[in-house]
Amino acid sequence: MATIKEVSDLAGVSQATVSRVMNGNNKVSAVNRERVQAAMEKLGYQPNSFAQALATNRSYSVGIVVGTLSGPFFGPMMQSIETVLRKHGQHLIATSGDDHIEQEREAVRFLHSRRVDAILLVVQAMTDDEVIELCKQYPNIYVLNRYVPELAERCIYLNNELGGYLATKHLIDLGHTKIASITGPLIHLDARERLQGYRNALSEAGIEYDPQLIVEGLFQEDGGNKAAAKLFQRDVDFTAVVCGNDNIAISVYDILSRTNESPGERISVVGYDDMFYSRYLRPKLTTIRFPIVDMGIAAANMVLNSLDQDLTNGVQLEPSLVVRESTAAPRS
Amino acid sequence: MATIKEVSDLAGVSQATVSRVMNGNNKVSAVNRERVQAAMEKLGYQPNSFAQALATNRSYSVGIVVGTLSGPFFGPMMQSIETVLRKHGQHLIATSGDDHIEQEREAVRFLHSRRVDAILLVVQAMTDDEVIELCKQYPNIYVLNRYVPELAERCIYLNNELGGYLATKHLIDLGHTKIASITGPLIHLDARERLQGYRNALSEAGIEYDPQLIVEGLFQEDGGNKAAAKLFQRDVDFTAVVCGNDNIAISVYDILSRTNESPGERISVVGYDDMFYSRYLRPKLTTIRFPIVDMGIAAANMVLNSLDQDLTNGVQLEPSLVVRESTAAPRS
DNA sequence: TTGTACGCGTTATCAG
DNA sequence: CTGATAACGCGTACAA
Repeated sequence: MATIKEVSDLAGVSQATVSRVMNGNNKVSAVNRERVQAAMEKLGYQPNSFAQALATNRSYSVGIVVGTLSGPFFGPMMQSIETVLRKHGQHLIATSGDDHIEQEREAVRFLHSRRVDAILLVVQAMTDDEVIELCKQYPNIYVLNRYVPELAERCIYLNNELGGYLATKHLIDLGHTKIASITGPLIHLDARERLQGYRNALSEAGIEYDPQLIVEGLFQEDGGNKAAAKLFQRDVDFTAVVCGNDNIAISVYDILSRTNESPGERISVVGYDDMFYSRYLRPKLTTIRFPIVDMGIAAANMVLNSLDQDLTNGVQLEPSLVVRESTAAPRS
Repeated sequence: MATIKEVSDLAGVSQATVSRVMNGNNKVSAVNRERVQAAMEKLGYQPNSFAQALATNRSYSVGIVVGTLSGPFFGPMMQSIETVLRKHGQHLIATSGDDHIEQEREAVRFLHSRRVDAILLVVQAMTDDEVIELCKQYPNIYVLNRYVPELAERCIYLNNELGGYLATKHLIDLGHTKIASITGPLIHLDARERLQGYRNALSEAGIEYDPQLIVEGLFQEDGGNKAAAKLFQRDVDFTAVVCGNDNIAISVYDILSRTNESPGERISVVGYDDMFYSRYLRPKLTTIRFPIVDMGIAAANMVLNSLDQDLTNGVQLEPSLVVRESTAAPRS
């Protein structure tokens, strides 16, 4: 591996000049610039990023800690983050907290010892307070897919309320009035906001909110199944279900299939997130699109900006309705 | 950020002693060791990994370049790689080639300039020759999910032939004799091997191979759809389909649904890969399980081993059959 | 067992 | 515009 010294020797200039050429410093004569470039080319020179990092105290890398790397959510997000970052000479170091608080903390420490320029946090296991604490301890932490009021300017999050509203409004527009909702775990702000959007749409249409029509889905793998079952066992009448996410919608699909029914017939179903596998569902799922890729891009840009001028602003992204086949006008 | 010097000052010893304590060197008196540890604790000392890397010429990080970070495949794989690696103090730097050869090459260069200890290659866009060339150029490259004969000892790959065999054998055992197959793109070795497994099973059962029953699926998003359509338009009789992957199986699901049929009735369907979303298909897909997580673990261990003693051996993993609902005995 | 001092490959300051 | 030279933080022979 060639070093800057070998390049400077070959080019017959000082290391300083080589360094200047690398960093696009203008104050180098054209002759020397070309000599240096030729030498670099010949030696296949690649600057040692550790030496650079040591000298500049910047690592040109950003760390991301996610709850879990698997699952359909993080792939696309990391993809877009990495693409933007790399275009600007930054690298992405990926760590996973395995959805355990302690491991998430440890991941942050780890990244910090790697002197990353910034840390992206995409975690659920920690409480808001713990996130806040972490942000105090280490600078340049950004929070994705989560809104922490005290950290508003470092959060990139979805307007979940709007999504809940859009989903419900769509059903109302189709003529539904008896609309149930299976929410995600309500200890998560997202889930509460989505529910609030549902309520907003109802109230806007003058439809009364009925707690009987609400069920809370829990965390576990089959949390959605249990919640959906509960709803259908209740003695309430409804013609549509707004789901807290696509997985819950799948649970509803399953329940309907047991009676040989299909979503969009007696019961309309709306999902939330538009996970890529949702298109494999039949009938195709009407759902709320979560702009995952945009969120990644926004995060990457926020990091990039904060490295120059250290002002940042939180970013709120907007979900949108994707109408497919699982919703239709109620049968009269 | 505290440095080794501040620690040594506080502890009243030399930097060398602090360094020794960090690196578990025995030749430090118990007294000093404790003093140093106390000082480190008090200062919240974290070694600067760049300085370490510069001094030792080792980075304690491994890079991975994947064709694309999105898609259901890489999440679980990276998850397992990262978990193993981190346990051994190594970090994972993730880069994506966006399925373009040039970007994949560039990613390798990038990682190399980061002085990663090893590079994991999970790419499809490059040809074997290009991969070989790269391995010559840079040492410590490992190839995942791909078998390159010349690079056998650095490959971690699946026994695809066995998978094809298992899928087909399962159908034969159920009583099928007219078994079609929609393969993946046959320029990929995987696809050819899977097809070969299909042939082996047929021949073992004394069933003649009929080219009319074979269709090649292509790359594009709808490649599977087109291939499936082609098969069903042909004037051939069959009661089961072995698919080159789960996506192709989904295409078959779709075609059957157009005539209000369901897999496992007139036509049985077997997938390949057992992508996690396959469980959301209804009826649930019978498929070949690809041990993604194991592959990640094997890769991480291979890297770890090669860093100590630089001997490595290729690893072949075995797929297994997962019987669910999309296969049944043929109707008589 | 401990400390001194040099080297790792860059950047950046300061004279020239 | 260019070249010495001092950091940057740590590991490690070598000497004590």
